[in-house]
Amino acid sequence: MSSKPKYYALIEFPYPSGNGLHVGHTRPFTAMDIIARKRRMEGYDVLFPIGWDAFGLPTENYAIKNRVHPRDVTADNINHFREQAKSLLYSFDWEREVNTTDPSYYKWTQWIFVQMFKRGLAYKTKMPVNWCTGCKCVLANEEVVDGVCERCGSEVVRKEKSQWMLKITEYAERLIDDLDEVDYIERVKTQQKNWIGKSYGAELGFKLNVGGEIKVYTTRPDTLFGATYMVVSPEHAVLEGLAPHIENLDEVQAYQSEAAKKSDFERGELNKVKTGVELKGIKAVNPVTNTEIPVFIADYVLSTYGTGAIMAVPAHDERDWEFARKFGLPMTEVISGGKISEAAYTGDGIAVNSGFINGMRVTEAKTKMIAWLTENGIGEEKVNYKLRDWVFSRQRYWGEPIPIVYCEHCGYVPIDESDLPLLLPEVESYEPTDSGESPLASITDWVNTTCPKCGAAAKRETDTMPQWAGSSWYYLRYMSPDCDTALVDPDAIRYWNQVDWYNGGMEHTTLHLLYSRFWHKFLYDIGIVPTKEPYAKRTSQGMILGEDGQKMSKSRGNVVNPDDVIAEYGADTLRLYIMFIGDFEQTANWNSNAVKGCRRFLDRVVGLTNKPLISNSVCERTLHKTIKKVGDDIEQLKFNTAIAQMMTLLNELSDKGASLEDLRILLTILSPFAPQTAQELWSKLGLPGAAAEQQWVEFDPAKMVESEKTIAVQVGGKLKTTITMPTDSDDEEVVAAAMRNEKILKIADGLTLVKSIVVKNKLVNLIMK
RNA sequence: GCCGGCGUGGCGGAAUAGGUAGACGCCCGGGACUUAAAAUCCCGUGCGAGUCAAUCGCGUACCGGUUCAAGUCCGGUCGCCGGCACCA
Repeated sequence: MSSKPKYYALIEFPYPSGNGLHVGHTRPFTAMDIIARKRRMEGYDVLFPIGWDAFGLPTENYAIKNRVHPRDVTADNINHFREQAKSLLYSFDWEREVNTTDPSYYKWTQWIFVQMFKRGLAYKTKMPVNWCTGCKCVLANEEVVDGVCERCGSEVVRKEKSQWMLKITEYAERLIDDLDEVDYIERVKTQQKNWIGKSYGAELGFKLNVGGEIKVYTTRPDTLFGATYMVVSPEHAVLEGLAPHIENLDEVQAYQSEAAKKSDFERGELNKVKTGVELKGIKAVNPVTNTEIPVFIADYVLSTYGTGAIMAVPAHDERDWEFARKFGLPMTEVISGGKISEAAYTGDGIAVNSGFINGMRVTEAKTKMIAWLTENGIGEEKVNYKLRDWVFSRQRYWGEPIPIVYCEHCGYVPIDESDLPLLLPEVESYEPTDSGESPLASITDWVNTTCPKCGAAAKRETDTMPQWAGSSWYYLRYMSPDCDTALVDPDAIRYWNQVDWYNGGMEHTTLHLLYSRFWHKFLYDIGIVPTKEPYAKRTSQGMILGEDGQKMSKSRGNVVNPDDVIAEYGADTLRLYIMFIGDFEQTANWNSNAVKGCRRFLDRVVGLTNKPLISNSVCERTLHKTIKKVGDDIEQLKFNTAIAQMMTLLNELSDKGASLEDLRILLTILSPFAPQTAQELWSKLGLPGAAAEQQWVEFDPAKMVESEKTIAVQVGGKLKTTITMPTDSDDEEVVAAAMRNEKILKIADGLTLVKSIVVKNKLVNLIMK
């Protein structure tokens, strides 16, 4: 370990697809490469690694189609990616490469899973899951976008399956709270908070006329007096027990089976039209009004949120209002301020028709009601989250085998840690099955094993882990990629501590980023890592679209291949252009014409070194301004303006002449952006050492001082002319000089100066009457 | 519907804390070099008037406000992008 201060800069390791690196990758990669290079020049020991997130479906599908082993496809793709990354001159720590499909790597992915299992954070349960009809595989909630698979776009349907789950919900609170400790861009923080979806309210029970009760969760306990009916979700467990009392059981069961066929998305689709069936013969008692209210089943109530049942307050909830209207149910206004005959009123107001909370505002009424429910043993305060546990099993081949066996006597038993890694077995066919079983299930001599606990015959888990498993902890592996006694060497983690700066795509905010924060917190809890959070800082780049403003895709024919750009213009030009293309955080369209401008800039820098040098710099002011601006802008990801400033400097040097020192400095600050050109010219000029190994240059504020300033002269706030004044002239002098100006004299003719405002070294505004 | 972000020339985009709008680049027009073209270099380039000079209007989505001064702040409207969405 070095005695220098450390700096850990991280990019999201790529998935080595068959298409190779695309220009989309070059934006975040180049940005972090510039930062890593600058940090090295600033004297840091920099960790800037790359690896391969190599498990996953596209590779497997390609392997199936072409009858090759995914392992071989992966190796080929990685070789291609590596060559491309090298041709882009990225200064990665190539000796630290990691590969999630390497058994020495996934050994530790499995090890983490075993630790989670041992602590009750991994469990298997039968539940309705998202089944992708294209991938023939279960998806996590986070992977379903608009009702289709985020990866392949196929329809996602609901299927009852027994799945391994990770209790990310147990970390929901900390995943929100600890965002306060990290420097993430705001939109990432809000998106994560929204996804976790914390809400405050109460859970309370409604007694039933047939005995027993139904629990509900509400964020509006203040409206309890207005609860005129109840709704339970069609899948609710309570329905089974109630069945004998339900008079219209046929109708209810028909509704249940109809609802079961719909996916969550389809249910949402029919947003406007509420459906449902009353449970005839069942009545619930509103605990504050003591009146009997009807109970319905309806699919607008989700089984997976809260208790799967609600108290309906039609006067103050839009969905309940619609439902009540359709079914002719009574509404009671309990919060004043709206017109409940026209719409549900969800705003603030004063409690009315509400007994002991009458006259209170919403906030106070909530508190009072929760206190009352608690005193009377009816309910209690409750926090709820939208976040659900992470569906962790996948029914595919190309993933980490889940290291669990099932024993008739002992249940689920993890594989002994000394037996890890549990290797992915060779298999005849990787083809996914419609039955929903992993291809591993067909290898009977692999499936049949013995229980690690009791030695009896047992069966292996045949599902594999999702792609998000290996990527949830890879940043730790880089610290000691060859360590075989721990997932990360204790000395290495003590030195590297955590990632200082992590840049990646917004599309990973609720997937990879959330998952890896969860795993990291778990590793913190079991004493593996010293920090609560994996990444101290997180930034995000905008997307690169095609020339036509559309997302790049083969079918649109608007894909830009970085290899072609490098062949035509060189790697430095590509690096420069992708940074100059626009605001780093905004979406940008590729423009092949504009690439030329960056090449021209580099050519002109070369041209400058061919001209005779002058002995003393005549551009020191711009030079130092540039040093400052480039340094500051890199830190703020404003690469476009940093490059613009270097162009300005070049223009001035071309005009007025450059000294060797001017060129030395220009090449030094240019070298993180365009390392090849910078180094070539560095050598050509006979400068000592390597450009990339220079100290980052400091600007000298004294050299930035101007002796004269151009002062804008306004009359009544409108610019009329400019005057030149010595720097830091007194306000009176500036006004006097402005009034002496020929043009101003003309305007001032017949008027008197009533007021003047001077902004030092910048502007004077004369108010005349 | 809710939560973020954004709206500036022909185009990509600049404008630290309100203070000379349009930096830098692209495209385009003119010129030099060349037999010619490409490349390169020089000049011009927000829009509209103007004896094409001086100069004068108008301009940062739209309407209004605060201010000596608004792209920037405030209120409202419209439009675009991203995320979430029957989450009780």
